[in-house]
Amino acid sequence: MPGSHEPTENHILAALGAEGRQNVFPHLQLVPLSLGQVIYESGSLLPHVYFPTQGIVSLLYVMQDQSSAEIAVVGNEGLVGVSLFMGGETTPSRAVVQSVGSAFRLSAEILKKEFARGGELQHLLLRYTQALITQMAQTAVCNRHHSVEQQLCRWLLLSLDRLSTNELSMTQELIANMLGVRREGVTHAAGKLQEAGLIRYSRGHIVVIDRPGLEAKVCECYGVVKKESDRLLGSFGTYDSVRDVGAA
Amino acid sequence: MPGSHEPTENHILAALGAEGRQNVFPHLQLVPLSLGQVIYESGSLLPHVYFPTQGIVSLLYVMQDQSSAEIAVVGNEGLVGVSLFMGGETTPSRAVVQSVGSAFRLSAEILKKEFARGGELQHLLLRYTQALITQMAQTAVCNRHHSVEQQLCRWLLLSLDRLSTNELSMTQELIANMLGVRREGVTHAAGKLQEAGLIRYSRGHIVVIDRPGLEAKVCECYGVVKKESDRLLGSFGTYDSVRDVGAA
DNA sequence: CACTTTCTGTGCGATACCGCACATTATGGT
DNA sequence: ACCATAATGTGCGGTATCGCACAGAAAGTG
Repeated sequence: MPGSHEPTENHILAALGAEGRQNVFPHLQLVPLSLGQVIYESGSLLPHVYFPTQGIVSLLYVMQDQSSAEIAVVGNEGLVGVSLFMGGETTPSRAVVQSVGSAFRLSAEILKKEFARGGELQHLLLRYTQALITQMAQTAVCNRHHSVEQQLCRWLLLSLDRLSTNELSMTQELIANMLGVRREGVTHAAGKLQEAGLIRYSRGHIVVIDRPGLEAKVCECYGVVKKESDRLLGSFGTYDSVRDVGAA
Repeated sequence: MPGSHEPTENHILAALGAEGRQNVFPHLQLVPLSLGQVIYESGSLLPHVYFPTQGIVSLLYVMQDQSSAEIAVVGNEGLVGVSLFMGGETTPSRAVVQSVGSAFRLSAEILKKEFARGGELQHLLLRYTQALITQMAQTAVCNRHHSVEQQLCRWLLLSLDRLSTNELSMTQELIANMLGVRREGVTHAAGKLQEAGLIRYSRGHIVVIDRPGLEAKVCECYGVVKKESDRLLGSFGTYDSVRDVGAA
């Protein structure tokens, strides 16, 4: 898998039919996603959208006092830059690479042209955007009601779903920034998860050794997002893994 | 104004040009929005979308244990039911009338047909959806970082922006449900605002007597949402008030 | 008017998280 | 092997919010 870098590693691109591929693929440009890279800044115009094939991008809002909160994460199931086709051109959030990888980027111009044609791609992009909306809404709920430990579980699972390993490179400090809590809070929560035998970590390295255990501990927020994503995007159909695409 | 009930009281409908109006207005149906009315339930199929002309609709997520959190509010600047044209048909949230009023509803069928034409309405709906996304994202941030008092200020201002009066009918219990906090927490925060001379309230009735005072106390979240909404929707152009539509 | 219901105020103790200060431990560079 | 740096562990007081249990006060009902 490493080194291949086919556009079809991205689920949206993979779901395109022959015509869509013909119109879009020739304009795709493979770019690396390096750790900490800022794909777009709050309020900045985006010249491209990014379809990740590997890695994770965080959408986060940074406050005036520099504290921050993650709004959503994007992996190879989606794309970065929905505001381009939604018509606003910019958003008040920042997109940062949270886990290294790569993406195919597409110029705003081509994207908008193809979107305006109203075909398959438009459909796919809008459905993905709805999944993103669900993730944001659930983040709001989770921030309100659940403990740091539960939120850490949710965050780990969301990340895991977007990686091909059960291992992530991430310091507790950075996780704290994402969750919008103190670093010590993450240390505490991670300690409990490790004690419970669900994860193992050391210095910026986390290995999930009991995923079902995490799923048992996580709040309902994870399940809602996951289920809704599968419902909205699962029917893309070009997955190599089988999924439970239950209607309703 | 009461009794008129023109479709153009809704900003999206008002922004439609001659052609759009010709296609849409004949299919609009005026319906009342009564207090507590559930417009759609989590996961339910929507036969219509609703363009409010007056009143406020809350989008909220209700958890398994029946506690809840508001995701966003919709007034005559928008519409209820974006998942219809986004392609998902349903969402995991509930839409409840929070302040009485009325709306024009449009059948899903007509909406989707008109949306698919890719014209003006599509543009308007997508831009509005982006504004909604911003509101949700900022709700997540606010839930994470700000005090109940600040959140109450935000909530009051968001509501006020969607009403023609400075007065709202709402018990503290209900506000607590929206904010996802204890009723006592709202009592406490409202007490402080009253003490500061910003509002006056009694038994399900709140009067804002010092809006600038509220704006001075609210967190940045309100401003971000307001500014972004104005930017995205302000150019609809049929407002009767002048707005600062600053680019970038 | 009496009476019920609804809404608001208040006072606990418990808990989760914060902010800070600092100790400890791994890692990487030279 | 050494050292600087980065990452994690821990303790402590402060604060916000929670959950609960009532008390009072206003509105609605008969």
